[in-house]
Amino acid sequence: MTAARSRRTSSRDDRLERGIPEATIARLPVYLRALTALSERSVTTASSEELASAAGVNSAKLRKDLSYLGSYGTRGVGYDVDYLRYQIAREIGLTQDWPVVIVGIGNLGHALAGYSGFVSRGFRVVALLDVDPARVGEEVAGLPIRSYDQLEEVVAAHRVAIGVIATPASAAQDVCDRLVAAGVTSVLNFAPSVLSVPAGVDVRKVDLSIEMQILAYHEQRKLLAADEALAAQFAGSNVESA
Amino acid sequence: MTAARSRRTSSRDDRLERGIPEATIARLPVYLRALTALSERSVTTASSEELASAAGVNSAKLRKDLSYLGSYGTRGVGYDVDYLRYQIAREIGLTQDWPVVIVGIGNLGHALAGYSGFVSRGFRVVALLDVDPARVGEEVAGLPIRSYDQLEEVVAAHRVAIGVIATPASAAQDVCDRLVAAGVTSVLNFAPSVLSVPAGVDVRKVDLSIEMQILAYHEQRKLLAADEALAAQFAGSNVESA
DNA sequence: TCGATTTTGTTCTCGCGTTCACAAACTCAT
DNA sequence: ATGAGTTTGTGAACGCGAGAACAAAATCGA
Repeated sequence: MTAARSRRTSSRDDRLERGIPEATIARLPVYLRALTALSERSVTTASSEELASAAGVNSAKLRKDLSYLGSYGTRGVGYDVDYLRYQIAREIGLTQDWPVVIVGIGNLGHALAGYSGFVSRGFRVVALLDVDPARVGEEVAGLPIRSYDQLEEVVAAHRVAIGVIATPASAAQDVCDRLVAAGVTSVLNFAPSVLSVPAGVDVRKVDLSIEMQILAYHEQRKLLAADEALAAQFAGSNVESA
Repeated sequence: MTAARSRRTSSRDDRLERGIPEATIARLPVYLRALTALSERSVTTASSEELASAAGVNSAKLRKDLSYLGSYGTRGVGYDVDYLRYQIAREIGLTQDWPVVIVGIGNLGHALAGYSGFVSRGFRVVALLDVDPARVGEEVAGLPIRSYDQLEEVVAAHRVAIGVIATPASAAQDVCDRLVAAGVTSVLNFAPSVLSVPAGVDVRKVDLSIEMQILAYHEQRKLLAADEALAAQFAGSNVESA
């Protein structure tokens, strides 16, 4: 049996064991979204070219990414939209239900609690926690805000593996420590701070202002380039500047 | 003069002309934040090691990143916190004021409008726009919600270069087109859709649910690994499984 | 059945980014 | 002034990911 498997050049099992490149993982959700959109438009089959353009990447990259999951396409035809969609969802783990807690129900926490993109992808917000006693009891997106003290209780009761931190930076590390101690092994951090966690715990950071700053940099370069073009124009009609 | 410059191995000018690697640009805001934190704790000097740990990267990478900006450290000593902070801010373009419009004032737009991380970094929200007539006039974070129809007017009046899209996916491309037509050259897109823009316009995307999905993938792998470990235990006390 | 056509899956090459390792440059104590 | 100790800035090696290009596999018409 092992011999029969090893005779083939590269089985799906081989790839899964080796693990899928991070860069590919990061794009799978994008493909998933594109496939969902196609499915909603009753498209049953799509070529790598069509899919790639819907996802905003080039087709070679898309094919390579999909090849890490296995051989789900048909040469000469393309990919079955619903089938591929299911396979990607399964690969990412979206075919199961992920209970999630959100800590820090300020403006951002509020927005996250009501974000439809979570629910529609197998994420289930099981609790909203906040330190502010004045807010406890208030209902947000159909869920009551509960006390920060109940963190351990909630995590244990729902077997929460993923925690979302939407507190100010000053509280983030404390919240993170408590989440991890309670059993959370993945943290999505919206607070602008660097979290330190023990090995085996994943942290991903989303920083709203960093992206903006990156845009500012490029914007500044555009202004600079425009200035230089203008300066060159003047220099041309003059002696070379000292 | 040109000869004198070319004699030196690599001047700051050379690097700026070549441009700074994207990966480095993306980290500069993180360094900036770390420096600000240090400055607030009245730390005047920091080594690459200290800075790196505060920023959550390794020190070699940090030194190389900073070297793209110029030679702002002192060997044997480290970096002057405030000086370096200013240099990075200037490099990114945060020493100037960037007017910004936010389109789509739902939960997320609301959170963005009130996000302190923008204001404190030279971004100034000059207008909030929404299509819903019922919401127009409502005040959010000290600014009135204005009609979507006023988009062109607002962009022109404030010379807005950066637009933020926080609408549902279905509206995003339309909003983007209008922003670009009105003169915006950088777009920060929070809607889960792929935007197409003419050359010269920068788009960055922030997708709240993608990060969550990446966590789910890793979380699933952890479960899988645990299962396998368990299975191996059983297999050991038994005949090798078929 | 066979050839033409389409489209996938994969190999190969190239470039970018990360990391190591060290020389250069600075401080400080003596 | 000099040597010991630090810490930066950078050259070089390495590994990963992107993209081009092609072989393999499927469909379809004759």
